[in-house]
Amino acid sequence: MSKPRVLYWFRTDLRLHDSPALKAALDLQPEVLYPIWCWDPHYVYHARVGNNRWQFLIDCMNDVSRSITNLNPNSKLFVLREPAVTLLSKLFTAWRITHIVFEKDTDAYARERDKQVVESARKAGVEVIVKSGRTLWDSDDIVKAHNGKPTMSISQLQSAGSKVGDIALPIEPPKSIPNPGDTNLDIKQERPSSEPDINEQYRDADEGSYSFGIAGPNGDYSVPTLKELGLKAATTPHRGGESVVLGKLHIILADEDYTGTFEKPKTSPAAFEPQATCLTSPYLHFGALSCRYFYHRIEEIVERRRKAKRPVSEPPTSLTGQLLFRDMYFAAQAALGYSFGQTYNNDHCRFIPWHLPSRIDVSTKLITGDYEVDDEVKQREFIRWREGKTGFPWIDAIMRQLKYEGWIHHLARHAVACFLTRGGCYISWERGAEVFEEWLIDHEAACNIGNWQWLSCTAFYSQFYRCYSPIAFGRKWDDNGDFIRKYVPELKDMPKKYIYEPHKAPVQDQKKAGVLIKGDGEEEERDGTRVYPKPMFDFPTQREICIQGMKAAYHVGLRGKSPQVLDGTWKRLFDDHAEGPTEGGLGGPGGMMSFDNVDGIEIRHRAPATPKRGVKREASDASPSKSAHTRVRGQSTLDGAFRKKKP
DNA sequence: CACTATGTTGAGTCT
DNA sequence: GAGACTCAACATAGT
Repeated sequence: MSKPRVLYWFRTDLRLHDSPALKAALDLQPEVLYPIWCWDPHYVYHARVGNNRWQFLIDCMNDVSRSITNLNPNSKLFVLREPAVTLLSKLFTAWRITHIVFEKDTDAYARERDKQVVESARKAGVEVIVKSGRTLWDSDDIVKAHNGKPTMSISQLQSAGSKVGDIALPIEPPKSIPNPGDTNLDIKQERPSSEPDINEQYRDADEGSYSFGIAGPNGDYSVPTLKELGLKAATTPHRGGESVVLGKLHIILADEDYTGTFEKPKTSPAAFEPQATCLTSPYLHFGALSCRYFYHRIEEIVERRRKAKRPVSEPPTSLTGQLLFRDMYFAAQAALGYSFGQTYNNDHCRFIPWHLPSRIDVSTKLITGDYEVDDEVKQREFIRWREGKTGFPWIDAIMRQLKYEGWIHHLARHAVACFLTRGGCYISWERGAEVFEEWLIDHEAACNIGNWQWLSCTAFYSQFYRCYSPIAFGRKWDDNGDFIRKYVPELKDMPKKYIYEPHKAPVQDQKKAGVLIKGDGEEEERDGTRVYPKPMFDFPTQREICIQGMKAAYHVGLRGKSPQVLDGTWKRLFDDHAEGPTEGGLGGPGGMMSFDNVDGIEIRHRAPATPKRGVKREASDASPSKSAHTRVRGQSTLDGAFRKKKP
């Protein structure tokens, strides 16, 4: 009997250490093994991927390719410029493949893609081997152990995990890699549609993912460069790769006090050079670091310290606790699929009438990636938040660090996420999640979505009255404002007294510091002096509006699958003057104002385009035209209900 | 059913 | 400067 001819399909498992899938491939004792990467249009065109994350991915691919070559000079990572769903069936024949092996991916999109690949393998008589390796436990096992429901708290995850069993011990990296077979290919390349290409903004030349043919510009299946892809140079200082992270980890683990007593809430979001946390998240995302390897290396140290009666930290705040949260979000996503990423049609999300709501395709019940501008003021606030020009230096420093470096501390993510949603702008968490998706080098769909739901008090968390101040929270960690001085350099000479609130500095202090505090962020310089904007709103006022809005939304108590959310009648339950696009009695699906964007769906209603801004917020002077809407509750009823249940 | 304790990561005031 | 307490208040698990 002839020996197996194996395709090892690398995806987000760009490592050789502790890879159950790679071990399974090598255990077949193949005659030939092709380590391949298929160029996926989802990543190139459809998902939001900034050039910093591209660079990090390319680093990881180059690193794993070098590691393969170190084990076998004839082999490397073969990058094929065609989507897996069209390429693989042709490859099965051309390279006489008997087995395809890959690591399980529970992301909603990846499940769809992999289902098609498995089907094409079945048709070709190719055996498929899929191994879980991305999480501590197989996320589908966790869901099963949790009765098919998403894990919504760390204790639920821990209890489900204990039912599934022990976290697998790490697997040694291979000592050798078989030869690849003949790599000549005489097949027709199918190029995917580039529509919609939402990453066009990152290119300054023609996109070259597919234009050089399957084997790339040199015909050698090389890892592409940013230049080949037409992408602008990355600005992040963080470099990817398995060997990079294993080196970093060696240093982290050598500090046993740090590793053994790590408590996430006590690490500073304002620390830079070095950062207060390990910065392992992007490596975990691309699979350059195995979470189980990381987990057991930490546990070794913690166990040793326990025996020696030295202090140790415990989940959820400890380092292993961070990995448990990651598994919690993965399992929640595994249970819910695409709907995990949106409020609409997701019963685990509370419905809150945020500004800038996502557009929804009623035929698929999915968000479209576009959104509705219910209020131009809110749109401007969103852009200013995104670009780091809110006039709140702490927020702006974080957003600029995110944009240029692609990584920000976990608590910094809290600060800006709270500010955009429930603790400042009252803008949809889905807008914020999209920006993070685009800019983070460690973007992990499950974790990003879950954390945005958490911070916006949409799911996982509900204590909306615990609100981060854009002034006090930063000051607690960094009184001198060194973090702001680095990332908002126009404020670098601002006196400490005013660094968090520069608009309060007298004009002579501003001049002395070489910066003028004025305007809305449009103007960057005047007469040779740098300009930094005034705050875009009064924070205490806006905080109060948000908390009242959250109270009202919680009291109404709708969820993403409530009939009123699905059909747009949710507006009847909200006062017209409640925060968000709440006017009228019938809106579009989800939080939308109108219902006119879906092909083939009858236009049932179009909300009045009256902007609410400028309308007095007192409920009593509602105009007669507005009171024509049928409302289940008036503001007075709601106010009564807000009082404490107990007198 | 009522009640209590707890939940990785708030802010402000007082001691 | 660290720690206790209060502010107003949500959801859930457990008793």
